[in-house]
Amino acid sequence: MSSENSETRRRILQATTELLQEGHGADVRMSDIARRAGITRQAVYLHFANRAELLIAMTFYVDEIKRSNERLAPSRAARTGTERLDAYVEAWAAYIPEIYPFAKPLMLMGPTDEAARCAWAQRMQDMREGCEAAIQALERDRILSAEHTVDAATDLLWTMMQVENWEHLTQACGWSQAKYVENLKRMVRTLFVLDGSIRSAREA
Amino acid sequence: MSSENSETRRRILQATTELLQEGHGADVRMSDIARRAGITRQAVYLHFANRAELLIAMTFYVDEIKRSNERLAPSRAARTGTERLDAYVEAWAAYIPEIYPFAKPLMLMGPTDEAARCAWAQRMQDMREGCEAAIQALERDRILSAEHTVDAATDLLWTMMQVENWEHLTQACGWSQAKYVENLKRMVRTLFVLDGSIRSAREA
DNA sequence: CCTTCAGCTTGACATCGTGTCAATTGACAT
DNA sequence: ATGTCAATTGACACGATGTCAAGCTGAAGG
Repeated sequence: MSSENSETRRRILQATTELLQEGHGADVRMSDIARRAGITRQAVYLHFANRAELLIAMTFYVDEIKRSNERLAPSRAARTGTERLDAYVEAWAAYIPEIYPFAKPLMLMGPTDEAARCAWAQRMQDMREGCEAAIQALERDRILSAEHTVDAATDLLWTMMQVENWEHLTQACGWSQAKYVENLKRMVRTLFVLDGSIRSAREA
Repeated sequence: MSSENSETRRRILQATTELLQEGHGADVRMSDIARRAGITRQAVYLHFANRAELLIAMTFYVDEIKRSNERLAPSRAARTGTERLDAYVEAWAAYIPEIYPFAKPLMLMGPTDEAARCAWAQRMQDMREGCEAAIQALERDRILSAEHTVDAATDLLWTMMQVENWEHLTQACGWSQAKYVENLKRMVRTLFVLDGSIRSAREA
């Protein structure tokens, strides 16, 4: 349970990411991780209390590697509301496929594990703040569609950007990432930007 | 494994629906069901090969009770494309909360059980046909938004109507069923009906 | 009255993955 | 030498699913 940056702890996290990266989604067992890390299954529990805690720690490990913080920066720099909305949608949409292999196991644990559920919910809540900021930028520019309050628009945008929808479109519907991004951006504009359809038509 | 309509088989299915109705979502074990049905856990396996098969059979049992077939009928009777779209969205949206307690366990089994995954996917595929019919009705009336092909619009509508989105809006966002329906209808119009925003504004 | 048979019970057992524990080893530091 | 720390070994508990063999019971049919 040593919370320090022990070498072994790092090896465990690395092993976990590797296995997930290789596509062994939900069927990554503690024993698999241990074997890959070159230690005993039991030894993993010397560093992580349980599977959920390990997966949560792993997501933070991935955050570092993927420089997650820096990804949403461009959207904060945007001048106009429309630009900000676009940039945010684009940044998040590009981020999903990268983190998906690592996020999925955590999502799958949600129903059975409270800690996992909370950890994922927290991340989604953070993402919601980005949605809210984008919607507020529209409101400030007086171009938020009259049909929605800031709160409702934020919830809708937040919902549309859920990983499950990306999953559904790219897997069940067979869409390419490009098609996903393009359509999501257009939808979001049409829905939330005043005269969004006209604007996007003009620019096209 | 008697596939006939034995009395016991019926009692098992009834017991399952009761337990799910009472809110014991994922933690409905085979032993719980057996106890409620007044038989042994092992006896359940005389009627259903495994948990997945039982849950799948249960959904059909619920279909009968809820008269699922009849629910989408009104939308087929609609004259105009817009009416049809509206009616379909409304019918499905009203249906979700009713079946949710029964559908959820099946959805949860998906990741681990192939049969469960297929059963649920099949139901969603059926639902997609309704989406496609509604979009085609718009196309026939020449009021399908120019921004989408029939296929893309169908996929998007299908995605928006997924149970996961209802779940997110009513649970994570705390929306009422009424708010969900209202917003979904408006979004769908805005996105897919030519000048949908103008039309909805006029009617409001 | 006796047999047969289906449907259920009883009790035991296998499997799989998670999580726990006690005793031990090996290395390194004081 | 002694202590400490990380890891190993081997064993075990649990919870849930699924399986199996043997026994019970009641109703139908000779």
